[in-house]
Amino acid sequence: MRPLPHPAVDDITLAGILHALSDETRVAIFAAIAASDQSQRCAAFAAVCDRPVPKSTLSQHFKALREAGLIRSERQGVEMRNRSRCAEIEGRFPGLLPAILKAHLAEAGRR
Amino acid sequence: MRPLPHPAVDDITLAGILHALSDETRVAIFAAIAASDQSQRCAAFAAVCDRPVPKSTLSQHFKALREAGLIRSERQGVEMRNRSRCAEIEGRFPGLLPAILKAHLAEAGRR
DNA sequence: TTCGATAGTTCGGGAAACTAGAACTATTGA
DNA sequence: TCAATAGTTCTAGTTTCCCGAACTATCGAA
Repeated sequence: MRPLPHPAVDDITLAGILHALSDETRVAIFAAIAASDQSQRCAAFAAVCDRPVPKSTLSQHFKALREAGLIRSERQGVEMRNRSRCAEIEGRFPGLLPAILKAHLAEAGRR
Repeated sequence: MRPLPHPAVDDITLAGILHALSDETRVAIFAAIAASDQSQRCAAFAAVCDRPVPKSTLSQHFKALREAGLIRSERQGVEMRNRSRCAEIEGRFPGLLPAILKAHLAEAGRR
């Protein structure tokens, strides 16, 4: 399997980021990945956000996050390891992701 | 005409905000409204973002911004005056809108 | 090697959302 | 009452989204 396509930092757009994170499930997944030091496998998020997410849908969500430039995925054996690209994006849109993640936590905390 | 529906501050969601601003045209409109002290009429934005936007589409964009809680619209005579709800949202999601607007400016500045 | 199990991806179709022209409504001024 | 202005709603064509089913890739036995 050829390496998955990831946009260069300069090709990451604000609209792309906001669209990718405008979905409850995806922002929850991204927040979990961003909060972790280690990379995470996709299947670890099958039960985020109350209801269980079918794995085809989950795969699409990861694809959306990847194409928006929010995460970097690479196959490692039988599974896929994902980690956030927060540091890279911070250089391009300083303060953006921290603000969104903070808002997500604030909202999650109210529920 | 009955007053347009606006969500209460507590009903504004992060997903709603990100979705509304994940569109080039809408974020440009919102940035202009947020940057202005006075309220703005809808038709003032018919030519944002290179290509001209049909007025039915423009109306839908304003509806999207309104329902997300980002702007407050009220009829004033024959036209509709729109102003941002940044201050209200700042209380709910501190730093979120400033970060998005800053990113928008940064991106617009590169083009 | 071949088989089985695990982890994701791709395909296909029904549902929901977006775009924009045409028709409609509300308000004001002549 | 009429015309003009400013938005909204209707509608159809297009696109996107969701998720079950089928497919692909990798590893670890037997």
